[in-house]
Amino acid sequence: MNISPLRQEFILHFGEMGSRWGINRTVGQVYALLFLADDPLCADDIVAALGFSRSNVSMALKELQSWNLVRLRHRPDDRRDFFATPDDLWEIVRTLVAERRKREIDPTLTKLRELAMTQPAEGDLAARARIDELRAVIEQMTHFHDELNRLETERLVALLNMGARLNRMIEGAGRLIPFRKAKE
Amino acid sequence: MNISPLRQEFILHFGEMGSRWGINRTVGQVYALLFLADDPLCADDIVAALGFSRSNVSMALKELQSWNLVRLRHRPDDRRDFFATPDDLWEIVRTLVAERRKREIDPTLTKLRELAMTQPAEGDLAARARIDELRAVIEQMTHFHDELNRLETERLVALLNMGARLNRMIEGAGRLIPFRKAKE
DNA sequence: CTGGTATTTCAGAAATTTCCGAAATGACCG
DNA sequence: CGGTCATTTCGGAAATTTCTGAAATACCAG
Repeated sequence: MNISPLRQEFILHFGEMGSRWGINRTVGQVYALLFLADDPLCADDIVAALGFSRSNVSMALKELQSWNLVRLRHRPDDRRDFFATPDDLWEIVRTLVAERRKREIDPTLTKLRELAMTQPAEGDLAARARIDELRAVIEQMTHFHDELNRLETERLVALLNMGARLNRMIEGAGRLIPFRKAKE
Repeated sequence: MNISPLRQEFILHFGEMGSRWGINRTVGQVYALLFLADDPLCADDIVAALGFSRSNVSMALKELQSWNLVRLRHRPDDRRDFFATPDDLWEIVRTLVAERRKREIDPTLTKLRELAMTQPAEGDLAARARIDELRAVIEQMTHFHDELNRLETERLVALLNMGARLNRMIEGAGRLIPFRKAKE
């Protein structure tokens, strides 16, 4: 135990939000604790801080590792595992988006491509067209995400900061190279 | 029952993905059914098609309405409610993003702003700075999302299609108006 | 009002997820 | 080898979520 009120409130909030983010309370709280920690923590630090069982913390850490949200650290002459979150918030954002895409989008894209391979039955022509349309939209977004991922963080932030200029910029680009049609 | 294999597979997939998307199997399947349906369906059509209980379907429809993912339709001389998904996929994407932001981001942003108002204790200076940094990053992204939302769909699609030109374009804009620093 | 139909609410059953303590595993050291 | 420490696995308890059938509500037509 022994956590300041500021940290306490932050950690409890992350625990509550956990279910909306597709993780559970324990995982959310462990992540929040690590996120604010001044130094890497070991499993028992987390047990002491949050009061979960040792095994629950172990599971939570495994889950966070599967999300690539925590980094493993070691100290000399100490064989315990210590955990920390990346310092760079943009790296965290990239990871979150990438992992959510992997879990929430990619399987569906695979399925849609699979369905697009089959010969549609008589009454399925409209449904099939709708599936194809959905596949095209998702592909368009994932390709854009790939593009964004290729940008250095400085450029990414520049894009985010573009605000109202964005509109004019697209217009400008559109003049140079005509818009493609929406349905690829 | 009586659903073609194509629809069947699509619907079952949406049911399975439901839990990853923060909805349940019933809601996922009902949405998938409506998404592919050639015409609006009433609750009993859905019961007949998917075999869920009437009350479960009622709950699922209520949930989908709370997400703004379905539209209510009526037929003359028929007081039953019929449901359909919007034809425009980009409208669906906008709705999904907006609703997820409302549920997953906005409450946290509110909490972070709240925490940013308090006076940090002695040992909380670093934690407080980290919270502020997180708030700033989220605000940057939500402002960008607001900007994207303001774009007509044609422009939005043009941006998504920009591909590798994106990088050069940011560079170009950067020359005209210098990059802002990442930490606002 | 009465009867018929559409929809929602609700209590509890069923299923799933979360969580713990105990036992097992593994890694290191003398 | 044993012994110690860190971590993981596992069975089942506890909590939560999902789902159903029955009852309640709402709405309309006559």
